Amino acid sequence: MTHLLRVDARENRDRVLAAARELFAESGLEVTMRQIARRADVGPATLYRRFPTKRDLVLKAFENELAECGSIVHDGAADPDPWRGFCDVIERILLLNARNQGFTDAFMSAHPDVVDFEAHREELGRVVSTVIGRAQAAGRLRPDFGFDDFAVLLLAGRGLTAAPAATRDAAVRRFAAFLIDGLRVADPEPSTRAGGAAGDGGSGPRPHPRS
Amino acid sequence: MTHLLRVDARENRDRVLAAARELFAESGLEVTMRQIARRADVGPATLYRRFPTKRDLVLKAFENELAECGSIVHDGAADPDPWRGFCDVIERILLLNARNQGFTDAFMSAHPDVVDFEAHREELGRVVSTVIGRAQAAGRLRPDFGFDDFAVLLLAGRGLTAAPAATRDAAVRRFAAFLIDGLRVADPEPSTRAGGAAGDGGSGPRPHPRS
DNA sequence: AACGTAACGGACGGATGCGTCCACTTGCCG
DNA sequence: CGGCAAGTGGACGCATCCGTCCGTTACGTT
Repeated sequence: MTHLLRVDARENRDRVLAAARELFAESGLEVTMRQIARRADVGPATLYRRFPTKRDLVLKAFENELAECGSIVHDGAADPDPWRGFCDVIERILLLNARNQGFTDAFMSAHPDVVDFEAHREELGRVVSTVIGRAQAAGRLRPDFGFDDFAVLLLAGRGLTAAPAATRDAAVRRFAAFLIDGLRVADPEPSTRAGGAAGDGGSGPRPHPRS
Repeated sequence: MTHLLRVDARENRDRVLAAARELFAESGLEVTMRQIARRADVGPATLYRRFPTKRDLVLKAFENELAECGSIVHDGAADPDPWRGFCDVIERILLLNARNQGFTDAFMSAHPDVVDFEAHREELGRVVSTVIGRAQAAGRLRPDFGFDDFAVLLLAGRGLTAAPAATRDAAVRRFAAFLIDGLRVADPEPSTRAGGAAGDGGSGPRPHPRS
């Protein structure tokens, strides 16, 4: 297919993409084109001929991640157990975002001037909505959880890119597990077992009372 | 006190601080000194005389926020109801972080070259640990929740600064409520009421099983 | 009212990122 | 094996930010 490129050109192109993926994942979309070229051991002109704009480079570099996003939500929607499907989507999406700062930036449009995944966001959003609906219909996910809440979760996951890489995956999984625990339908046995003093700071409606 | 400044100087200094607070909150610590000077309608030299380095400006601009951080955790530690204290700390800290991108950057050392709140982080961390311990001793907070988990929560909260300002506070409060629900000790009635198919993706230990 | 000085803003030199142009190299095909 | 077009890296002009210097303004004092 892409044999239309001369072998040396193809090799350089691959090195550029590899360098871009590394740098985007580590440091987000802010890395300069020069930095990428340097890491790929290539001149700026080479980089710009293959990818005239940063947008082009970003799109190509995150092809895989976009595809995986699609797999994640479609797997979730196809899972025979709606609740498990929902949980897997949450955990896998959070992991994906936490591992790749650049992809999260791109997907969340942190740099709208560079690239905007609007179309993909919308497409995936639709599927996620069905995942949510299924889990709620099965009576496992709290009914007041909306798609907006899911978006907020993604934003939260974005912050996890800053966690130390060594322990990040474990931390993200714990975080996801905490959240999922809070998203289950409350056990049928409500209230009771109150603790100490009562009283609410009065800071607006809550999905669940604290006590 | 600060009557040592000429009145025009004092006025300019106040405008600079106001502009810095606005811009830091909106856009994080990356804003340039020039941008701040422009917003304050002041020349660069004026800005640099009052605050020779960006670090100086950041420290002064976030004095209030640091103090509020202190209040939050100390209030939490002093609350007669340990669980309510813990919940309030979570919610108030998340709100503070979500409202002020720059403060979160500074507190999390996102730009260590500019400023590092290491000392404050450590000091506040100690108090937070007691808040956690009290809530656990009262049997309300799951015992496997550690200080590291709290740090991860803060990182997550950082991502919420990107939420649309209009609905951000409400979104953060919902998010906090979900989390808190997941952090309560599990109700004494365990398992039962299983849903659909079983089976775990096998992605490591979890605080709680999903079903 | 006049003066001395604190305070001001514009302008400067240096550094860096940007995207493009160009003379040289090199893979490929006849 | 020789020629040409594709491919390359360095250099260029432009823009922005940086921190500092300096001539001018205007506050506060005598």
